[in-house]
Amino acid sequence: MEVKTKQQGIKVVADVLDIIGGKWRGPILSYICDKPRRFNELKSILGRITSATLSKELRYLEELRMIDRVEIRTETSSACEYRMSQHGKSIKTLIQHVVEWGLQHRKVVLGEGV
Amino acid sequence: MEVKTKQQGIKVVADVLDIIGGKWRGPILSYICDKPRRFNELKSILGRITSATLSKELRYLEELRMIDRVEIRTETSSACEYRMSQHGKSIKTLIQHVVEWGLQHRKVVLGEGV
DNA sequence: TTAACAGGTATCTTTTTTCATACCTAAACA
DNA sequence: TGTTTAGGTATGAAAAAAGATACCTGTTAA
Repeated sequence: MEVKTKQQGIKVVADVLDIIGGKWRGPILSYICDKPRRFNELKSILGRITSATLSKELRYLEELRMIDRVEIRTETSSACEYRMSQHGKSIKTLIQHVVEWGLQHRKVVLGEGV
Repeated sequence: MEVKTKQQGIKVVADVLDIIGGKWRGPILSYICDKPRRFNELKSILGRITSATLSKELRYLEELRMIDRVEIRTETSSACEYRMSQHGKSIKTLIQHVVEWGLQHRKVVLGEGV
């Protein structure tokens, strides 16, 4: 599969933005990329997100096959963790590119005057 | 400047998503990246965008120093073009990374079943 | 002098996202 | 047996983004 038309390229960009865009998906993925996270852990790192929103976003990322919801059972506790899926891990490099460009952008747009 | 904390990295990601995210900014940048474009040209390629929205998005991208609004005067006409700024051009590589990852993603998430 | 085109602005409505608040369930604990 | 912890759901309000529609301004073209 390859980019055949400009129009198709645009649609691919839209696909990706649907995954990492919005107010919370980028941050959620970044944190889970870092290491597996529990629901309440994410909730407290993200700060102002509500349970309802976090729950919805996690289910959506799972549906997109970016993350896995893994139930963890020991003798004394049952919990669950969210982890990057096999495929999801591949977005880490892209996020790194985003961060690198973002830092350049800050230099240019903010750096000169600040 | 470098990424010092996870928190800072997240903010950089949010900065970048503010530029290429949303319904229209990614597509608008992609088209202008390709070559300089006129207002009505963009409007017709983008399809369902309204003048008000296009105008607002272009002004915002200009404010972010991603694009330049260039007035073009010849003897017979006066028009204007939107072009990538010097800095804006640097996002082309990032958009290419996005497209590349997006194509992989399609293979994994859609490709197996479609 | 009037119409047409390019490049918009102004208002208001609709849709989509996010938030606030309250509540629920199962397991472990004391 | 009652409370705490983890991981949520339900409902409605508020805010943000996008759209529809009408209108404005300065050329050029007939």
